[in-house]
Amino acid sequence: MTTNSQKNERYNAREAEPRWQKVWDERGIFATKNDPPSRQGAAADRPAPTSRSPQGEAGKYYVLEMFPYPSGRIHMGHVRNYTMGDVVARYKRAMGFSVLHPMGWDAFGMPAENAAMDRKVHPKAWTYENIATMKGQLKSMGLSLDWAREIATCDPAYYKHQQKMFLDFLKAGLVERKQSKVNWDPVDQTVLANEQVIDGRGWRSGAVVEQRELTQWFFKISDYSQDLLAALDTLDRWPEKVRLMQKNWIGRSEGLLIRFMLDRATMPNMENELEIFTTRPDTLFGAKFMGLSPDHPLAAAAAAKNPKLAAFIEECHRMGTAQAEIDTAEKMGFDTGIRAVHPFDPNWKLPVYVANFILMDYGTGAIFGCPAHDQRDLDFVNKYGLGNTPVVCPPGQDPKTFVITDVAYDGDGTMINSRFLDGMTIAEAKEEVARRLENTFAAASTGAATSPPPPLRGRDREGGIANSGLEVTPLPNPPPQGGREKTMRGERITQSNNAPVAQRQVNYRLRDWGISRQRYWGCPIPIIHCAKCGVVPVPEKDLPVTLPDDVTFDRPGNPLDRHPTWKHVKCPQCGGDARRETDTMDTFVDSSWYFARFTDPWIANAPTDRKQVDRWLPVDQYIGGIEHAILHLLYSRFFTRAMKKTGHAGLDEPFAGLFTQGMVVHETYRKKNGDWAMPAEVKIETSGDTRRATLIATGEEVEIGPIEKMSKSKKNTVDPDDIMESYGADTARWFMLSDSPPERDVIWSEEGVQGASRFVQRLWRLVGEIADIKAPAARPAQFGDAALAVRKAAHRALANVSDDIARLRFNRCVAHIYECANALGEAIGTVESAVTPDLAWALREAGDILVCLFHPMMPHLAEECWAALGHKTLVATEAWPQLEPELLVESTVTLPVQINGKKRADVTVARDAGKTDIEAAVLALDAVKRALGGKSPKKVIVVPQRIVNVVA
RNA sequence: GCGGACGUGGCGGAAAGGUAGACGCAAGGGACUUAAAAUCCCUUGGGAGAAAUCCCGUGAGGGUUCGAAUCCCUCCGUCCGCACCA
Repeated sequence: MTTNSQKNERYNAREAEPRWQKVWDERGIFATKNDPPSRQGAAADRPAPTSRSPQGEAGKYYVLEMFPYPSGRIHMGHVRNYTMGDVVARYKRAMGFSVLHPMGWDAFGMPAENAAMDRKVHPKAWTYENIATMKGQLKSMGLSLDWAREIATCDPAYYKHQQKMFLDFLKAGLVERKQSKVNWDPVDQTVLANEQVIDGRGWRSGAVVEQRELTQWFFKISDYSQDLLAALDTLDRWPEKVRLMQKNWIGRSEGLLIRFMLDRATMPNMENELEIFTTRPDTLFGAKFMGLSPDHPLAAAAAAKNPKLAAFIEECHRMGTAQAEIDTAEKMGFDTGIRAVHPFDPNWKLPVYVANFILMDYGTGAIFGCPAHDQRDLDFVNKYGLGNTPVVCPPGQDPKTFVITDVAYDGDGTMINSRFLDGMTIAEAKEEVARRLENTFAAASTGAATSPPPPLRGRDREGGIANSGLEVTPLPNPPPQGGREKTMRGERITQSNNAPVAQRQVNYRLRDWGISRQRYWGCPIPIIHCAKCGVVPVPEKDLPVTLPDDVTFDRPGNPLDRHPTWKHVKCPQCGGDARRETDTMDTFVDSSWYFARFTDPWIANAPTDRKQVDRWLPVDQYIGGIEHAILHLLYSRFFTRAMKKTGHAGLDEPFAGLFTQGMVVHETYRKKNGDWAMPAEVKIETSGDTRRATLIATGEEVEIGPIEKMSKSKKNTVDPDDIMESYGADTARWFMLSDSPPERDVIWSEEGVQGASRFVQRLWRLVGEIADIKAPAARPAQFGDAALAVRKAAHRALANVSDDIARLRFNRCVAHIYECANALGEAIGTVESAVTPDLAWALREAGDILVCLFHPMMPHLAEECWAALGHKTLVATEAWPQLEPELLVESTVTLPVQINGKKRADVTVARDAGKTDIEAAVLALDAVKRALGGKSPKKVIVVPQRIVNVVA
């Protein structure tokens, strides 16, 4: 391909790209073997071992992009995501790392079933067709992926192991079956995720969603709440934003669990106490009422004797779960007639209300209301006339005159109106209340608290229920209705069954992960239900439990459930008639461990080969969208811990480095009739500052709308295939990395693509010109100024690009490559006819460096250029160029000179000039003399290598 | 409501507290061409000036500093996450 006429030929990406893809493929250079690194596949066609950093020598590097859902075709978001990963993979390979860069398919999920319903295709057929299409598209992008490790999560060879781990987790106590409230779509007869409920209706059916109690399988992620939270601090290569989002999601709060005795005369049944959780025990003397969730057992007990209360609770249940309704819902309550006794004052009785704003599944489902310092409580008392007493006085306010009317005060301050707490800070008061109450033991239901307490530590844990010996009826444990069990989600700091009035408790917002889905296209849960033996795990020898192929989608509901034979099996324990679990797993389970499977996707008898998992994990660089900041990434962190506990992995954190890339956005175009037009249908004309868009077909003018995320609904999508067809993959890849910082959104524009395409051609011409230069084989002993300038430009670019790739600042890499190309172009432009040998050598060296630098971004063009420069190797297996740091060091340095902080001149001094020399040189400058007007400066600040500032 | 991020030319964006606007796009002018495309050269934050040069400029207003796009305070705006979480 080395020709002298290259400068007249355009680079033909359409011809070159498949050709190089074939070469890479045939030589298998991106296949990563699980052998010792010195036997890496790529070693074969590498030049002699003189190579500067043979592959694999630097250790392992696992780069992974979030694998795609096979929805049909790749979109520009994929192009951006996978280009970034590929740049890292190719760079690390060149740096001598043994790189693992695999790809697979997140292949289970609802769209396949929807397609089955809409178009009568089998989900499996639909999925595998999509995989074939998308794989072809990814291959045409020239990604350096190890396709030998390809996995699809819908393959029984994959989900078999997932079922095995489910059973292992079950044995390890990490799986639980329990009742839970779910969003139920009565038309589609399935559970909907919260995101699938839009304005209280199913997103697909439009039916009003019901709340149903279903028995479901849960992964006990909440066992790891504290660990998942604490370990966030160790993830120093994660975006701060993602860590914060996870922290908020886990939602740790420290507080006090307080038992309020109930006034016996008002108790509906035999209950004698009400347990509440609070983070503000300091405000206990501001209490005005107690609040119960409508789902609270005590509310139910009271409702049994009060039809009006029962009706109120019923109304609360009818209230939608839709966000909009919750936002606007008025605080409503109903007095149960029950009275609770203040823990510090037996004569102080508080009314117990059922209130619509109290959640059953946080804390204990009950609160005490302190209206002065909580807006919700204030709204509530203002409606029911319960009044408020401020107990925290803001700094600078007079406690005598400080009142609360409509706005609760939740800031800092000094305790007031609070008896023994008065004068304390909030923190002191919290501590004092906790200290007193955890050393107080509950008395009779009439209210008196007794003391003194026995010593806290070392007490008998079998001590029984609270206030034994007094006239109380112990609360059954566990309680009859689901509520109380949920209070146990928190971790009690003080363990005691001897029941002090209060215990310190840490609560988490994080709920256990419900994984049951009433769907066909998912991983079957390997469980058998037997009337005699109960819940029986499928024996390991019977795995995988595979999905039946003969299913129908003509009716709503779960096809597995109505399959004539699939669910009917014999109980593995007693041999009697039994039935399979027909729920399948949430597809987030599939994606919670695929990164571990990639380390050895071939092993048939276990999910992972510990040797390989230990060698490759953690993923060194994970790249994907911010939309997975919480669920996928949190589930994977949990799953990795669970795999460690069950012996399938050896670490806690799967992703050492995480990068979240921005979206691809595009202008929108709207026709006169309100319909959207696709970018491909529109022609843009620019004259001066105005742009107008017309339909190519009809000439109709269309309105140019705001720039938005590419979406089918707004039709502002650009098909990657079209771009690769007309410009080539390299142009698309280059544009994706240009301009916008990778974590921000990138605006796809026709002009931008054309700019990228022009640069592809420019590089091709530039390399052609360099290839035409005859250079000496041996490195010259001396370099003239022109040659030195070229070498400096190339090595500066090398240093900058290396640094910026390592930090994933691809837009800056692009800029540095432009600079380098500009510098080389200029240098060549000045020589044309007579090139001295040193300059010729320098230009050839710079050409080689330049090609290596853009290879990770534009690999096909780089191969073509590499060959044109006369190399017989592949640039894809070439080592990263060796930097000569002395070329970055100038013998003189030009410092900007400021006068009173404003730049007024430059001064050029020797690089190692001392401060006094620099000062003298600066004061000799005309501009400085002029500014000083003969006076001497007040001060001269010299920052070595940086700047000089003269204070006049 | 709570938490967070961001705000720089016509546009995307560069700037370890140290020359604001790198690099690209767009625009304008010119060269080549019969012409177009492609390519190459020049100009391009605002203002004053023939020029040297000077003044103003990083959402607004204060502050710290020899020096602030960058740090601190107040405000405005945009975006994101969570949300009757007690």
